[in-house]
Amino acid sequence: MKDSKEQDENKLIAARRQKLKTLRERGNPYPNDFRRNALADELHNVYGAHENAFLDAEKIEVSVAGRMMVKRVMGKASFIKLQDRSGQIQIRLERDRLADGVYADFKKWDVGDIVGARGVLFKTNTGELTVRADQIRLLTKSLRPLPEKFHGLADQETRYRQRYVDLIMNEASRDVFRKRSAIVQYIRAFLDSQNYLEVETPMMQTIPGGAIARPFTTHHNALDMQLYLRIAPELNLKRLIVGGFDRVYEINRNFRNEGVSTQHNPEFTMLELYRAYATYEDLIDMVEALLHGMSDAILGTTKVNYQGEEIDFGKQFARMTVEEVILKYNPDIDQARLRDRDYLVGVCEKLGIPVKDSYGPGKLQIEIFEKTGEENLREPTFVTQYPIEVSPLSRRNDDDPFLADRFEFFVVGREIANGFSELNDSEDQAERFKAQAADREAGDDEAMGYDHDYIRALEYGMPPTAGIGVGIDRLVMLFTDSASIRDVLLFPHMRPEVFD
RNA sequence: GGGGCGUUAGCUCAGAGGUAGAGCAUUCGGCUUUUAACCGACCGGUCGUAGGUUCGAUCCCUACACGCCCCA
Repeated sequence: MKDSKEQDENKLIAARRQKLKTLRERGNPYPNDFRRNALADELHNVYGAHENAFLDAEKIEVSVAGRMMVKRVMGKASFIKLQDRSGQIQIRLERDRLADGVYADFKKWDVGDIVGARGVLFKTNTGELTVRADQIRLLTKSLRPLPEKFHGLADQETRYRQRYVDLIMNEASRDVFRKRSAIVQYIRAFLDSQNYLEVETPMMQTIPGGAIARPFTTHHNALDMQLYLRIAPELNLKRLIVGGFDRVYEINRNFRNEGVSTQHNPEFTMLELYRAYATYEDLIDMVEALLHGMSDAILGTTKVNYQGEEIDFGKQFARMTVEEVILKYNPDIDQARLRDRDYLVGVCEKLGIPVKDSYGPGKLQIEIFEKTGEENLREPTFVTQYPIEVSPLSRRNDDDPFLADRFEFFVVGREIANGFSELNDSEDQAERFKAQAADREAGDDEAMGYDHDYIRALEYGMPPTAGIGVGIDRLVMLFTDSASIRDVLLFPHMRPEVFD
């Protein structure tokens, strides 16, 4: 049984399939011996400013190839436009310049087909640089019609599910992913120039650690064991610090078994970086320098427009403590009782924040901070002095044992980075793992498990170290003015499509 | 998990309780400098799925699916 959709589709595709069949009868319809020697943008850049007097004299012969995006037939001559990775270039076809029968064949080609052309550059009456074709070949037959040329592909769902069509049709989308690549390249160059070693650590772990999150589970058949997809590479990277690679980073995927939203995808990309003989304050300076240079290099300005807000990555970023943020956005809170659990429980109840018995004052502070402060941190802001209670891997502050030597970095109300001086006291770390393990026993499936090997590693001695994680997807969102994380992921997570 | 909005031709979108429209694309004809080419003709749909109300539903109601947005 064919449903109507399939029949309709067949009407459009069947004609193209028939054309393909004809091509098959004449030989291999998928030749791979055409070679181009120019890209569209190169031609525009090098010859775009020249007039026909020059072009006619020079007889610049080029071979170009790409997807036919425009086809305008005017009797015995036509214009088409080929799109390659760099842009589009127009081709003029004249029946009498081409070998016998080629022009008649061309008339049957479809928008969307992959075409190679060879000819000499000239400019049309309206000044558009164009290749006058002496040879032209169909290189790949396209069986599916492209979206309409003017409006392009607008349907969000199709753009995400069939990213290839989105990329064919939408320059803005191509630009997002070029920028994403440029951002990652910039970060690598920045870190490589500071002698960081790029490493890759396991995605599959036996004990998920390094973050507070629910993991995905999987199973290794041959070893018959449960494995977790990593929620963070943190513990492995610090093992490398113990090993003597005292500046390391990894840019790779993490997996967290959480909901999907405009800010969250189950798998996302993090930069994690560790640097021995440094504190979190050194990393604050590094983040500032990185973003300053990156905005300038990627966008040509340090002033970034994000969804109508202007963010300045050029000036010194604001710095506030967690308690300062809480007090600023909750002016009626009693500063003297900010670490008083009973008082904070009362505040939470007033704010409608559900409180669990296990929450200490540090956790309650963070709940209040997240509920009332976070979204107000629009300008780039480093928030420091996080409670030790919510920082199980951070070094305790020397002067104030309530606090960890930790910061998070916020822009437009979103957490972009999280960094701290690392806890390298193996006995303290063992105690904190025990506390996490107890929470886990008590049913908190986000709490970390006790990682004996990690303790063993610390017992060999990890130099004083600072580390940071930076959410690459969120950074790319900022730099590409993207409202949803799906817009910066080539293949965002979607519910499975139904094919019937 | 809760709420709101959406789903109509390949694509972009109108539409209304009485068997559905436009533009582009497709198909055919014309046209040797087009620019969303143009001119002419034709073709194109179980209006997301399943129920219900109704003489009659694509439109109203319910559930479900998928998507988008907001909230937890």
